[in-house]
Amino acid sequence: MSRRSTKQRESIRSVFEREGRPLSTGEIHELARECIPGLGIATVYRTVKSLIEEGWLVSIRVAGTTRYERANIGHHHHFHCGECDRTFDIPGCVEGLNKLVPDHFRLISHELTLVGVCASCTTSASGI
Amino acid sequence: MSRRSTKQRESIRSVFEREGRPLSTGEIHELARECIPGLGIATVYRTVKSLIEEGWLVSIRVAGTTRYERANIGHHHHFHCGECDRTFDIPGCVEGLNKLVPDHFRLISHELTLVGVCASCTTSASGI
DNA sequence: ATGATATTGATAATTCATTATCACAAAATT
DNA sequence: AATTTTGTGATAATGAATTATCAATATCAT
Repeated sequence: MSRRSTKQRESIRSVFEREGRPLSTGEIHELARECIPGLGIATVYRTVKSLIEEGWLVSIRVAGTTRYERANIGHHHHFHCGECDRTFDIPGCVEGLNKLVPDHFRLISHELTLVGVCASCTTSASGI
Repeated sequence: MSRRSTKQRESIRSVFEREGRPLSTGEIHELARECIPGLGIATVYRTVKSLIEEGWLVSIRVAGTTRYERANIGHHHHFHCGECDRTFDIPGCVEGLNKLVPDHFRLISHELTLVGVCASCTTSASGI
């Protein structure tokens, strides 16, 4: 189970650190290719899987696609931009959740996704 | 584009009216088979597609699977039971959403999913 | 009831995301 | 530096969900 340090692996790690938001395999591939042009998609999948086993990433689903984000960021929710299809983490939570729970239902967790337009898409009409 | 009234189609419609909750293609198939044992899965997909075009159903994604629900039920959210894997509609909404929106982001809509255990699974430990 | 045509059921085909394979390259160990 | 072993990239294979195909059947207008 020894894990070697390769430039592919470190480059994928740094993509997450640089972006600070959930990324799909496609986004990871695209962003990490900026440093390592030859990076293969299989390596992205393998590395993501390994970073999950390692406890460094977790997988989430937002807007119909699987994305991965850092595992250590605590309770938060997501904002999904319909223009650029990027997902962002947002801190904080809402009130009044318990009022929504039907009688005799037991609430364990919840997921909230805000949908709209992100800051960069709002200003530069073209997006990103 | 004339639409014929078949027992398959009506049976799928009545399954939604009877259950009153979002249903996956698997659930539709299973439930409608109670009336029409020979119902094929292709007919489920075809009919769902047609009911969506007709504006009678909309598709949603909850807990990783696509489900369909009546189109006319207004703003609401979902409760997903982790025991029986069923999804329920819940009326009402939460407060404090605007506080979560980052600066210069524009909020258009939101989706909230409560996850837990439904009433029937809470009482009959076996679920359903 | 008859004919025209939409619908059905079984299943093959497609799509898309993910995983397996394998020869070669890169790390770690010696 | 040589050896061992893991990681990589290209691509084939897989799996799951959905759609297309087509002969047989059911519906509707006449």
